[in-house]
Amino acid sequence: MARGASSLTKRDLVIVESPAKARTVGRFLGDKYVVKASMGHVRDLPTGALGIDVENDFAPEYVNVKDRATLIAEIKRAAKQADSVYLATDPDREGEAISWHLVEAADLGKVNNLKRVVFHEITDSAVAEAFADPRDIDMELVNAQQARRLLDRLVGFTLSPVLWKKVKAGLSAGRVQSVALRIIVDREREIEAFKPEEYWVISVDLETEAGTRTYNFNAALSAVAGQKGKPVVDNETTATAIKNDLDSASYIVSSITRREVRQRPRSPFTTSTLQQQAARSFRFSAQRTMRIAQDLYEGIELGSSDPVGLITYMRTDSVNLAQNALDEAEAFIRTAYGPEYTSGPKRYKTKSKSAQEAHEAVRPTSAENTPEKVAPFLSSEQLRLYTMIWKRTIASQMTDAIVDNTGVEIEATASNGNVHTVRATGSVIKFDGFRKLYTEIRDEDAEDEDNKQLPAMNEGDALEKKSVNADQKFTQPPPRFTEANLIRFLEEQGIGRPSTYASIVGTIERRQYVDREKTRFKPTPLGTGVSDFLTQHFSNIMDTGFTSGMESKLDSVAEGEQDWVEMLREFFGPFEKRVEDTLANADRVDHKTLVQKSDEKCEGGDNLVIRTGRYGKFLSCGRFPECRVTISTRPGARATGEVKENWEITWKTAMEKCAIVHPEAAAAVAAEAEAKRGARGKRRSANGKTAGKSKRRTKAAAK
DNA sequence: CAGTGAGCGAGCTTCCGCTTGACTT
Repeated sequence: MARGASSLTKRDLVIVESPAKARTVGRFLGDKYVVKASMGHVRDLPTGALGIDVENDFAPEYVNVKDRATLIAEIKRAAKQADSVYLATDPDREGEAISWHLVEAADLGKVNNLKRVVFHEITDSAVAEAFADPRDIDMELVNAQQARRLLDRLVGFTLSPVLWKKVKAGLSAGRVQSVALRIIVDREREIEAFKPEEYWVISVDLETEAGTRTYNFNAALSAVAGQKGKPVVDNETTATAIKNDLDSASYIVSSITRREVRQRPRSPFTTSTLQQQAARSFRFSAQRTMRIAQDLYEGIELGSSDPVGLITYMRTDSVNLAQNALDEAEAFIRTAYGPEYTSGPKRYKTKSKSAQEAHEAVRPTSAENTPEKVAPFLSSEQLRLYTMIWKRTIASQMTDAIVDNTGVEIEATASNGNVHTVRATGSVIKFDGFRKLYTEIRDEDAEDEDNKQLPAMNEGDALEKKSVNADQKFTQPPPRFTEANLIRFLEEQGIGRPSTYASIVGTIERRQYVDREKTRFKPTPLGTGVSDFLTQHFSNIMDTGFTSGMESKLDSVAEGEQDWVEMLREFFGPFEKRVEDTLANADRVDHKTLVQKSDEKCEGGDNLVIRTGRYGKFLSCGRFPECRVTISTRPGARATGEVKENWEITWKTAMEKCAIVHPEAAAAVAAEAEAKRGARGKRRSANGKTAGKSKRRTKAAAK
């Protein structure tokens, strides 16, 4: 290797956040630079304690992140051998803070030429420009990050213990997870309160002749005689009357309207839209999508070459594309599809206000790496995700599709003189534009307007009725959230970040606040209890606007308009009071309301409840400890039909312990409890302290 | 080892956001 060379010539040190980025940037800069990756934050608050001296202006106690000790030492050493050190971490709040922590942790303050450089895209020119224009660390931006970090710690480490005391030990609360939970609980309430309403969908199948052929098409009821506006048909009597009218009616085309509509391509992917679309198209979890994207980002060996990063960074909130990517896409479209499919670069704007836009959109690193070309080197899941990213990126630069929408109003004059209106719509794609390459599955809740063509008709044409359809329907409650829907909602509210979307769900599932029914979230009784408790006592934190309020304050801190310690003080003073008040006055949440009932009943007539122990879920009687029935089959598994052969026997044996039906079982239970109490009492009086220890030992041995 | 387990004796638990490996089961 170039060992001799590096010890002779001094090499400047550059620090970025990710190793893959370090490789690329290293290639651009050449061998006069050594590029290292910080691998995210290197210092943070301690894990086992608050680490904030609230009384002393919220002074934080930072410690080096475990597993980063050798890295920090390496950076220290490399800095000593360098003339200049460039801090090239991401151009956002967290990136600025990482740079500052690096200085503190690796003693970089002593370095003569310490420079902060930022670039928003990893291209040769962007990196060169950044290095030509270095600056100092922006302490106001760092302070905004510290305020964010400390506020999250204060909220999490103060609220969680309130839950331990008032609800159940080991629970957690936080600025992000608790709002996510509340959204799911609120939706469940909406569903429970929903009252379905009846409505009728009425349409007519019509026929017309054009030339030698006959054409059939469908027209929906659009106006009812004597009603204004959209038709309201909410009962069978009205529906039947209209159906009878339409059955006897004659049909004349009264007007035809044509409208040209442009369909715009969708913007390039951000983390959140990528996760949503991968969920819709492939049913990938957010976590799976991110794992695959990480592989594509880090690099794939294409044939005999060195690994090539196929996509840009996958944790981003930006829809922006680098200039060279725009140029390359335009050139590619021109040759592959023809000049009429491009009309110059299309730029998109982020909708979310909290976006920090430190990176580009998720895009292929080269338009030339078509899915066909890279297919032999990718696994099937990699290829699916890559193809979607490639197509959506290229399509985002293609021309709009032009669609001709036709609406035909048809007067239906019934034999009794009633005149209703039915309407047929059709759309014809005149120019496909981006649709030549990419159309995607829409939201499952939205109706899809497919490409229906209507036959040629003229005003005054008489049409023949084939049949009339009247279908009774009921309005549906809003659907439960899927993972993708939840992520979209959180992003819209500015809650959570690209690097955390996939794990938010994991947190509230791990705490057993929510369950999944198929792929949708349903709150557990525990989750509902926690959400209700927090909403009652800490309504400000449980509000979806809490984070956006925090963000605008952080912006003022970053602009130097507000002192970060002052900001924390303003928040924490009233919050702490609220906590003290709640601890002193709030009732403890009744444990009975927190258990999940199953569909099964105990022999004594009480509901069997689902509990979770060290070994997973099990059923037990709701009247524990009085009744000691337990069954170790999972209720979920049983519901899907995966019943053990000997279920009947298992069930019977279990029920013999029912104290309500079997008095001898009750007696045995009582005797056992008495024996235990005696033993425990004896041990306790002999040596109070070892009792607890021995219990822990058995717990460890059981594992 | 058989067939548990279930937060009231003590001490533990907990946050959000940034980023990848890996003592071996």
